Amino acid sequence: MKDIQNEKPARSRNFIEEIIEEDIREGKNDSRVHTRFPPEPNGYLHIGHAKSICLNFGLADKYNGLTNLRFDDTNPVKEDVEYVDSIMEDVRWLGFDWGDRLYYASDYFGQLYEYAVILIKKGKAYICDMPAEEISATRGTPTRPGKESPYRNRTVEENLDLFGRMRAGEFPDGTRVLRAKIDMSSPNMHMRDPILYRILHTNHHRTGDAWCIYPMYDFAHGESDSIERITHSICTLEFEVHRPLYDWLIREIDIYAPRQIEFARLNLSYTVMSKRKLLELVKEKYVQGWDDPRMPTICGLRRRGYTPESIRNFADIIGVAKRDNMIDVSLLEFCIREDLNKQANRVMGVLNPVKVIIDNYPERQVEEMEAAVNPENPEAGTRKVPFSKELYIEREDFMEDPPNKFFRLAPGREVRLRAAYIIKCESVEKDPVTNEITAIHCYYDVNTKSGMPDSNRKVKGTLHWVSASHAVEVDVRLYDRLFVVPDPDNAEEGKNFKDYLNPDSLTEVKGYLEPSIRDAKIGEKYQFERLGYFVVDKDSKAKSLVFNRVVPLRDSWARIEGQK
RNA sequence: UGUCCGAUGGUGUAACUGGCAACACAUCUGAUUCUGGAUCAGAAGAGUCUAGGUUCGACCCCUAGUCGGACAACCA
Repeated sequence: MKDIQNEKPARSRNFIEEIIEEDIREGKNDSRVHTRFPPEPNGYLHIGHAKSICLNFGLADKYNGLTNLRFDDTNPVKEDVEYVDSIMEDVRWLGFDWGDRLYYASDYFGQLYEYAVILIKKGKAYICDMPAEEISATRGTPTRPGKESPYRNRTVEENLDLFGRMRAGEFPDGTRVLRAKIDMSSPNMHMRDPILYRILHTNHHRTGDAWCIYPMYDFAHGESDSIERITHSICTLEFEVHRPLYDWLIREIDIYAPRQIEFARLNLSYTVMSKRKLLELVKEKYVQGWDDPRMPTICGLRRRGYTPESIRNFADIIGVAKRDNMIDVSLLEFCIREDLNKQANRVMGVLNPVKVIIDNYPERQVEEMEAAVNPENPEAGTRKVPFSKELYIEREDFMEDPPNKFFRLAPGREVRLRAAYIIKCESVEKDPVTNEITAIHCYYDVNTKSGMPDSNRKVKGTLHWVSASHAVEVDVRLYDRLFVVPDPDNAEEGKNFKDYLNPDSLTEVKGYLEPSIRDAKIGEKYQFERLGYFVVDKDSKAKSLVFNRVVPLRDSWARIEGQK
């Protein structure tokens, strides 16, 4: 039988998939696909890492392969278990499983040491006694060749002896390094006798004080991939120039060679993505922590109310290529709206209330109105919303002197109250001093209750509302983009990214919600009808709920308004 | 004045590997709607960085430029 789904063209392959498929076709590595996600545990993961995670795990999944999680923990002075834990939590939360393949570069310190010895014995590596500044100074520049170290031609015996004594802890930090002996005049800076090992008398989060010399990333990374028999080492563009070094190392040590493929990292508008800058925002308290809902970190997005599905879908949509890119946040927002529109239960709540009094509604009467929990998902059923004489509606939903495009409440005009009656505005009460509207008087049409025949009457606007005496007061945090410019990394002369922070990225207000919200649990997402999607924040207490706005609904009225 | 990489609508990614450019987001119209949401239908928007060349035919191959990015931590 023909597979009907094949009728519709499959999503075209990205360049990495093409490479992998070619390798499979040619039977490389017995057509095996094995990738890895190799974070350094020195910070929290962000949406850029999510792209890489989805890519690596996604590729393995697509080609029936495997993906390892490996911590590149070769620099104990910067790394910490706090980060290890958060990284694992985030990868898992995103929906990926590394099975029993959790590794650490530090697992390989013994093996790596042996590899170094091999290089020394082959005369391909030597101990250099120059201080850091001198090594740097003799490295040359991209356009000018470097100078050879005076220690470059030590004998194999001497190098072996010195390396052993480095390891034994005989020398203080910074006094000696192991360097590869390649070519000080190579046009590729990374080939100018790169440092392989340095002395660091620092406790390592896993190996404790077993080592006082640690391999450099360039030495550890490719070899770790080799040890794990990774078939395709997917990494970002900046490592492209390192590849010749990795190839050299692998060839000289004579071990299994993975294939490295570089792709362009993700850039998102109106935010920053570098760990250093993110750390700065946290340390200098511009945000409240790594999981501040304004942060592009995975934990920040999670707290903001993003779902793993929406992020995975985002990673899929943006694609993979080699050219530098800047993705518009509106695409991320599209992804979460699309997901939450289908998932989130609806609830009515007013954030900027103004009182509505239904003059012809019986004084003490309360009706339980029936409303769909989620119109996009009939199976979710209905909920009861209490209706009474005094209500709150959104202050912006009323205008005394409206333009004709305004479909909401105004003197003499009719609107529908969602899931309730059609009401007509009769008069307005104002504060004599401030002239602010304090109450709107309306009449309701008894025959227009939802479901009744007369309720089919056409009215232009439908408003959300909440019964004043039944409203549950909650705290609401309205988030906006963290920066006011699309590309804060690209600061003009004399400024830095922090000069572009959005002072209004967080606004805290009270919200008045329908009573059904009382059962809300931390992490649950709701659509506040006509307002946006909100998630219950972990700061919530039993009697005081705190909501984070994930993203507002698309608002074409605001767009019309904005055009003026 | 080095090496490596890249260049397709506003943004991102495609184009069956040479047959006159598609999809998504954003934008705009209209329909529909008890969310100015969602949904549905449609429109506009690039002739593929430039100049040569190969070819019946080039986004795709070649040459030379232009522009952009990465690389000079004992960071990863």
